[in-house]
Amino acid sequence: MSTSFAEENYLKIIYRLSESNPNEISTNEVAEMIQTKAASVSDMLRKLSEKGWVNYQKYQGVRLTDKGQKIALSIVRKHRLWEFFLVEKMGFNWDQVHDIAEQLEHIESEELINKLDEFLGFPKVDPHGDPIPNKDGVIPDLGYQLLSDCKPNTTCTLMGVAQDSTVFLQLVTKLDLKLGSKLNLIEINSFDRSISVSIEGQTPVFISHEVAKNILVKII
Amino acid sequence: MSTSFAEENYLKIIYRLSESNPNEISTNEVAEMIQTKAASVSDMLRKLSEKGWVNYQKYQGVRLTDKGQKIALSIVRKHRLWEFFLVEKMGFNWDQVHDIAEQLEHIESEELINKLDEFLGFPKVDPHGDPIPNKDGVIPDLGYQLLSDCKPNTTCTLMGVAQDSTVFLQLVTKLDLKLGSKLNLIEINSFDRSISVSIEGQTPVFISHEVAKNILVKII
DNA sequence: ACAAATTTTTAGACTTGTCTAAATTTTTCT
DNA sequence: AGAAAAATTTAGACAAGTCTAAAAATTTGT
Ligand SMILES: [Mn+2]
Ligand SMILES: [Mn+2]
Ligand SMILES: [Mn+2]
Ligand SMILES: [Mn+2]
Repeated sequence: MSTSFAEENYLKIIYRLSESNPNEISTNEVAEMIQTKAASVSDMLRKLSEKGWVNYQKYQGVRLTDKGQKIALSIVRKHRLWEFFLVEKMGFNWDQVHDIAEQLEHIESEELINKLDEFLGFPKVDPHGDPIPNKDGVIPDLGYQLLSDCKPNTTCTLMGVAQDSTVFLQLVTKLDLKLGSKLNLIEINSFDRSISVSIEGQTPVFISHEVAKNILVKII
Repeated sequence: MSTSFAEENYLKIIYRLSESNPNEISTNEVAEMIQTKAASVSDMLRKLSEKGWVNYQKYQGVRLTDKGQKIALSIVRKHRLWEFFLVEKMGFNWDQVHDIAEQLEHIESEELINKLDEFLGFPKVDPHGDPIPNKDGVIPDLGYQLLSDCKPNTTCTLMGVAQDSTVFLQLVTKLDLKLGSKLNLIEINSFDRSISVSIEGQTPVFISHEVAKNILVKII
């Protein structure tokens, strides 16, 4: 069965929300992520359910079925491979590629995406450190954790970001954070949950909790 | 003003039809090319006209305005650059790329297409010999003519094809015709307008008028 | 010139996906 | 438990783009 752009976007969003929430996803969460009204989401969830791509009980939230998960993973795979292509081959910066990839992820050609994967050298992660599902939908487990979940006195390496929006990535860049940066978490300031971090041994800077919970690190 | 996929497809088709017909394009011609009903075309022409992209008088056919032509050329540019990319970088055959390019031509990013152009080395023609408009919409005039318009005893080189459909290209390949083939037009058979052609000096073969009028050649 | 054939347009319906406003269900709070 | 608040669904409308059937305009043929 073929999928419309709208359906693909819903499945992808439900998948992304499920990554950080093992339970049912609520209508409102989807609405906020997809930038639409809850009424529209209710309607679409009913349709996705009829197609067998989600399990959905009125008022009880939604979950992907195996079929739905498979579709979602193929969209995520395309999105991340195209982002890698845009940065590595087209020379874009990491904060410029998400919106273009939002369009490219809907191009329908299994053969193209596999050839692209090969052309790019089968990359494991996209320019934001997010894992790229392989042809069979298997995602390499990278074992990263959120900077906001680390304890004081932790040393870690910045491995990725949990958001690709231009505003967020430009702020991260302004803070002089990049993939591979060595971070030393000095302390967590209880007042606002901001954290003091030394980047590459420099004098510590403040990073808001909002930012920290979108930074993926590997503890050394 | 932004353009929908449907609008872009209409503008592109009107442009393509105008290439071989300097007069107004009829509703039915558009309908046949775009695989839709004449009623739908009428409706869309009215809308395109309101947006200032075509000149359209009821019952009198349609023409692109300068604005419309500019949009059409940008779609054609994207289509042909992506086709080149698919053949040269992804390793597809020339008969496999048209349908994928039909999707890719709607990706909206001026910056991407210019970077792609550069990445590909500013190609002048696509894999089917069709000229690629440059950034400013200027098309190199290649001075090709249709094989069906040649006189007997002409020697020429196959420079392109006037159609990208898979069925057509596979037939052309089966006939052992490729870009660059040296052709010697022996005679035109008046009964069915088929032509006898020697390819690369081989024993002559028959080529139907239908095929010949989709083959672009340069006379030597 | 004028009837017949052909082309084109209009009218009305349908699908997808969205919205607002109102109704319903669930959750929270006393 | 029961009221109030919050979340969710339903109802009805709308826009884009398509379709069929019918009407209107144009072209063709004698
Ligand atoms: Mn992204
Ligand atoms: Mn990404
Ligand atoms: Mn093509
Ligand atoms: Mn082509």
